[in-house]
Amino acid sequence: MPKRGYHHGNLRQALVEASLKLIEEKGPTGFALSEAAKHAGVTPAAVYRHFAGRDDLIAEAALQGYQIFGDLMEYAYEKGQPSALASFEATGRAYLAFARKHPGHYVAMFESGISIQRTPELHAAATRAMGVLEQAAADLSQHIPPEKRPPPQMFSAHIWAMSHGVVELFARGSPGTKSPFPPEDLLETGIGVYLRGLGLVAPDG
Amino acid sequence: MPKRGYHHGNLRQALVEASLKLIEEKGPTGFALSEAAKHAGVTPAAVYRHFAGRDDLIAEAALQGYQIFGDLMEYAYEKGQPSALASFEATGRAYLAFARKHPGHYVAMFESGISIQRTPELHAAATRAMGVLEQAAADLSQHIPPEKRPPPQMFSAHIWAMSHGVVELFARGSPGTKSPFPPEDLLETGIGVYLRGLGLVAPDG
DNA sequence: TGTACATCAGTGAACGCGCGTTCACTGATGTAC
DNA sequence: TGTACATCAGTGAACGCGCGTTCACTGATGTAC
Repeated sequence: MPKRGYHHGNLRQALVEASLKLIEEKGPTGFALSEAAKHAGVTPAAVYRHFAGRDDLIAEAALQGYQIFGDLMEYAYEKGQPSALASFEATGRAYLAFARKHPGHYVAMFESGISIQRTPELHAAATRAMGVLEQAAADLSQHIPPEKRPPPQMFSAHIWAMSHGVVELFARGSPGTKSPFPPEDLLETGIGVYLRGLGLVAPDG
Repeated sequence: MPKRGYHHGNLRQALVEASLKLIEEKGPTGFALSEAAKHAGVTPAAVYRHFAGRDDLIAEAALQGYQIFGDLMEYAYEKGQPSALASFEATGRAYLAFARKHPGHYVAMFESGISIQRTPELHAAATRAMGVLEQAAADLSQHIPPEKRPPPQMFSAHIWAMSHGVVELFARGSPGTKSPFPPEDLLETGIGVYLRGLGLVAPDG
């Protein structure tokens, strides 16, 4: 940690990382710019050399989150290829894995109230990430007879909703909400049942 | 509105209602006790005649939410009887309907960080409400052959997760997240697909 | 019906706190000569 | 290799703000006689 000296060296990224940790611990609104500065070993005013303000700092954390998330989703998608089903399942799993591994990013992205329209860069990163899930859904919908095929955005929305719900309700220290099942199992079986409902996996238990 | 005079008349409930409105507008952390007091036409200090403090006020809002929610769920359940399927679907729909009709309560309950264990009263109200969904799931699981029957808590958790996800992502002013489908449709079809996956509704599109 | 008094809901001023943000500054670094 | 200087990252003190909470108080209400 080359943090000594008057100049920090890599303060910008150090601030983002301190923020992520704080956002993870205290939620998006419990997060304070001053505290992030303190964690980085620096005066609050120093933050303004690198960010326009508090919101800008959160937005950067969210942006980095969407980038990591997009990479993970793409990786999962490709790993499942050429099977549309395997790709789809893998992206669903990647969603939860991301939320667990990068809780600070997750909160900055989905609970901080930061608008995705804030910057073109943020918008692009978010669109790319969600696009992978939609692509996986579109691939998969090819295997459903056209006349009973629901719009692919619809079931990507379903999977997204279920994943998000599992994360929010069962994978984090939510208001006393405990489930007797690990979130991973919950999501895995939930998606399984759902895909069976679409006629995409074998109908046996 | 009999709000004139030195004494308010029904300040306690007026404060809860002002809080609900503010929580709905500004989120659980944007909410300020002082502002709720102002909306009720009263000094911040007056709040302490009725509540122990800020958190206590939020907890009361959440409690009333769980009570309304529980009533709605019970009503939906009973309305669907004697069909286990109709009851189950109705409770799922009631979840979304509640979130839309009582956004302040919803946020106080699920996003404020208030612990359900805070008071026995709150715990009881929450348990009753969620118990209806679990009951509906248990009824429904009777119709699945025992050897391939998943635990009822599991699919009540699935439905809860999907409902919650739909609400959070598509039914409220979330970060630029718009879906081309109304949340009601999204949830309705999502649950439909899911139930088909359990072999509980006819497998045609 | 009228007066004295207890109750207690709401007042208003004050507090300490942490926040985001600003500003003129200082001192470390790297470059030009 | 050594000196002068421009750059600019970080300082530290200060600001105004709104917050939750406290306190001694005041004045409306309802009850006892």
